[in-house]
Amino acid sequence: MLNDRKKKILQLIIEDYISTAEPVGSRTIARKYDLGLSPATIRNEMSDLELLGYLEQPHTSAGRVPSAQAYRLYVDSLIEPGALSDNERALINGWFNERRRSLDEIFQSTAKILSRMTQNVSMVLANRDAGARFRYMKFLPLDEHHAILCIITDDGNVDNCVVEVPLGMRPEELDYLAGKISRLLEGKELADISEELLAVVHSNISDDKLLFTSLVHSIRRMRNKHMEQKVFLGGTKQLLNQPEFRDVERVRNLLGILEEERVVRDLLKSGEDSGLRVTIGSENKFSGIQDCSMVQATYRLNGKIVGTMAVLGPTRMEYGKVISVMDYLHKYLKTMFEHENSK
Amino acid sequence: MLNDRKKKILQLIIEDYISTAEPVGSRTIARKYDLGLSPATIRNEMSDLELLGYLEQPHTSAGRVPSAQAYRLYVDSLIEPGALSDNERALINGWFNERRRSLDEIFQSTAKILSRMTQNVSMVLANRDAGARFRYMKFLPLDEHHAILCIITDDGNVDNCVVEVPLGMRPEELDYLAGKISRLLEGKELADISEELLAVVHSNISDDKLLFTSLVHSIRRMRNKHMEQKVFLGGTKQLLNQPEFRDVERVRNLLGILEEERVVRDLLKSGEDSGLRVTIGSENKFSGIQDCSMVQATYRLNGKIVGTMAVLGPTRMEYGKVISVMDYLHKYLKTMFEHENSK
DNA sequence: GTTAGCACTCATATCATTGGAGTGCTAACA
DNA sequence: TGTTAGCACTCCAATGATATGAGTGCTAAC
Repeated sequence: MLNDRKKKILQLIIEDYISTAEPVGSRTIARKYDLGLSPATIRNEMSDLELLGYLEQPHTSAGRVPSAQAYRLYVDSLIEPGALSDNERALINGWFNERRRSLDEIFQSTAKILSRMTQNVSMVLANRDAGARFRYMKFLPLDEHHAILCIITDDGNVDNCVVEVPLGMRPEELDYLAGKISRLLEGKELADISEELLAVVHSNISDDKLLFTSLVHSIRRMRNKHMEQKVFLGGTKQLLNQPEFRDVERVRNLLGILEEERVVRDLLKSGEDSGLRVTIGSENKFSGIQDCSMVQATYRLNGKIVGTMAVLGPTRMEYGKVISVMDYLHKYLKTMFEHENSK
Repeated sequence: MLNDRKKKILQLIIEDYISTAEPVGSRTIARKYDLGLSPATIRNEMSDLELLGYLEQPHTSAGRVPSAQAYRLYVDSLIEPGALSDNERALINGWFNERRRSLDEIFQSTAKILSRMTQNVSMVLANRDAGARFRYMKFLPLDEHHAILCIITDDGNVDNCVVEVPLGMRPEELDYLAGKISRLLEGKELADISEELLAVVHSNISDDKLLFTSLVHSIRRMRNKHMEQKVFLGGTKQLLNQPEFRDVERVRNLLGILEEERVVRDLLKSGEDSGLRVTIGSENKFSGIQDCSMVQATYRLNGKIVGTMAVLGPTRMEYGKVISVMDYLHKYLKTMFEHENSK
């Protein structure tokens, strides 16, 4: 459909525009890149490319700007993935090693790195459950009325909350109770702890209403907390570095959207199925970011979706670099999770 | 020094400027507020106020703008504190009740409310220790090599981390060990758990190097985690609503500063002693925010500093409202902490 | 002490002019 | 037939001149 020369020229225009954010003229291309062609020839080609819908002119006497269609072609077939430089890899590794205690911090780091490397806003959606299974629970006495309920999952995570216990209940009784419930729930995925199962738990400690209520409440809360999909944002400040966001109004718009965690969650969930997805401009369903592009990658562990990361920025985005960085992070996270899981 | 009329006029100018962000002219004052004075008279007074250093003119034919000195006078003696409206109080209560599980979430809510109510950036510095005392510790077995070490403090908080245990150590042994160490550390404030004390712990379990190492490491980490001062930011986006931040460059500057947690921490710590502190413009020691004002309040529990909250914004700030909101939040947090402590 | 009147200042808005970057088209060339 | 030089044309952006109006300072009268 497009001959090689047209493709080459289109690619150069796109890349030039990506790096300068200025409409690209025929002269620029002729001068900057040694194609052995005169501006006039390039002009003719550009004219064709415009007719074909790949280029747009902001106004008659300006250069040309790639259309969404052009970016689409670029991402699909012109782009050269290009590995990260040693330098960049070292940078990423360094940032990751800074602190990586909890899962949350890993996701937070991911968001941070993603935004720093790409100079754009990053979003990370973490599915916390990741198939964690109930191992056992235990009460840690606090005072006469309260105890701390600890729930241990098989990935070594502990969750705790304060529950009310009947006055005068002895530690041994609590231990007995915990053991009983533990046997009931052991090995279940947190997500699978259903209302029915909780009802069974109920029938086992029917002797105390109050305790059961706060107990069930706690378990349910923990389950929810575990299942909760947490959103991590990175580099919202980076927006201001992009010339398309010189206008405060646009920044405010986008930040307003990003502030709504619910919206971000929906945004990320909508592209969760495919491994790597690039959504360009109006391809985007969500109003408010239809002049933006989004690169999104979903990572899995044993077939289960662990999380989704995305970079959101102007359509004029360094797609190649973004994809490379994501790819690297993807691998990094994978080994990290596998290691985590095996220990 | 200033007669009542001058004070009144100055106050009106300041308040008009605070609400409009436009230089205030004599005509405006005469028209908007019924002082029974002609513009000419007001003009004369304004001229005096300028000579006295309370007003400034951006340029000859513009109105006048309050100087830092004027804001200082305003805050110190002109301002009328003014309680919050029922509406506003209800709004705050609603936001607080949304979710208030952990301490962190309370602080996060505080930051959010503070920024929403004042349309400015808010910062909350939380001293997590807050005098928490060690109550006891407990091992929860995980697998042959690992156990979860739980440390319970007397305010009902639990911290946990995975530690390595010698292969084959039985639960009873772990319990015995935990009990022994617990008795050593019981009642100590986390901040007071010194190296010497840890050394005593060491001598008590000298039979296992590996366990001790990871144990001490964990305790130390928890202690640090507890003592860690965490910073919560709110409403960085609100900045964009302020006309003085119409310029992207200024936004970037300020956000750059706020991004450095270390800097924010220093900023907040510097005003921790006084209860309520208002720093106006160049009174501020930190470069980069010398065209901003900051209202800061430190709250204590039993004499100990629990945290510090602050609102940062342009010198043209609704000081009265900011102070009222802080006051209300202050009381709110106080009862919340006292309740927390007594349970 | 207060105020009306008036000249003066100066930022901002408006409009016309110009320069230059870029295009499209045509005709000549290989 | 594809490529290129040349040229007229378009139109944005920068420049400068002009007008507008908000606001002041000063003076003189009340």
